[in-house]
Amino acid sequence: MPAKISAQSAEAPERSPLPAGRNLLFLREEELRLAQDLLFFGYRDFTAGADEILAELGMGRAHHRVLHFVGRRPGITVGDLLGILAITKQSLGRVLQPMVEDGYVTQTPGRSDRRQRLLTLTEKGAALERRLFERQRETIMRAYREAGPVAVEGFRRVMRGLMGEQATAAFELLEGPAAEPGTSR
Amino acid sequence: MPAKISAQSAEAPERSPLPAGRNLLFLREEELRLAQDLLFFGYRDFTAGADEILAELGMGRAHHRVLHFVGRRPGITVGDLLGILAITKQSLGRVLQPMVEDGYVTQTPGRSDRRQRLLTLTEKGAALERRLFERQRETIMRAYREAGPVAVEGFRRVMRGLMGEQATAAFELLEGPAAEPGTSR
DNA sequence: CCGATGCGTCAATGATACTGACCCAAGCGG
DNA sequence: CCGCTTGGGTCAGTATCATTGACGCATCGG
Repeated sequence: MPAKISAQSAEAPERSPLPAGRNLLFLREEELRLAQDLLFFGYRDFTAGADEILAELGMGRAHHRVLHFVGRRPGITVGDLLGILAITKQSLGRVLQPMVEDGYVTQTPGRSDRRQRLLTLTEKGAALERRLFERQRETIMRAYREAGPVAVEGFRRVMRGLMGEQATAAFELLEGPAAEPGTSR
Repeated sequence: MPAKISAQSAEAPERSPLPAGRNLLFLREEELRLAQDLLFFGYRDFTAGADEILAELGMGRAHHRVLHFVGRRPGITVGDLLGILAITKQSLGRVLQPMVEDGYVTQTPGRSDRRQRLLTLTEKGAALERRLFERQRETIMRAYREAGPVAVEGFRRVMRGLMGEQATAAFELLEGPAAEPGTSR
């Protein structure tokens, strides 16, 4: 509700003057602890808006993830989705099943492999995903705009660097070419 | 299991050439969805290492947060910690109590207000926090080093922008002056 | 035809979080 | 000194998200 955010660049006072040697000041312990704080607060508030909407519908973050990734890769297989989310079949099933029953997601047998259940958002599902996206969009857009394009590029580079191999693979599968269903793993 | 990481800088191809008008390309929907992905994967892997250590000790992320923030602000009051974590007394109690019993954290009555229980890490607690930090340090340090100082600054600016007011306040209280115990709220 | 694969499902467990109510001890104003 | 407020703890009940391990079924593929 309130008002001013004022991203005061409080300029770190550069306390201990002797780090490694070069300009590696940004690798000092204090700087790394700052990163921990930023990730904690930032991630929490990033998800907060969508969480409110989800709560009204009796859903949780897990539902949002399904909507998000199925929306991003219509026709994705259950296996690929599991690979992206890195959770167990159980956990996904508990969330996915009701979403199918409630008409947010459809399962259609794969044409080349009929064992597969290709997942796609229904109109209802796409609408909810849209609504959740719009909410987070505001948060990200504000942060991006205030920070500027150079900062955004830096943000991306750092976030990518945080990912391990498994996530990097999933990420590249996602952002990459419109993978033909059943590609991964 | 896996092997090669190869952080191939796949350089976004800049698909649709006509955004808003200026150089606001980075605010397009696709770019914002990319941010969602990055935050999801990045945050997950950022916490993954510490989670493993915690699991061995029968603890969870909540315990880590307590260790982290108490370590950052020795002598913090329970109320201030609650404000930072933004959880209920119940949730904190369930985690904090065992940590006191197991000798990770000490509670000492405030000298000016004896109702307060000022929280401080014991040596044991500090050691564990240290261990957890070292694990995350590797992850962050790698990401920071690969990305470079400019990117790091951008990362910080964006993450700060993601925070809401409540988090911003807590954040500034944390990073700011060595607040005299009992300042906030 | 038989083994591997894709998917669903049963049962049990644990961590994290919530709400609302209530209690105790200490601070504080009158 | 008497209330009221505040800092903190606690009880009871509930919900989400995640886990492990085993099993069933249909389909693929050599």
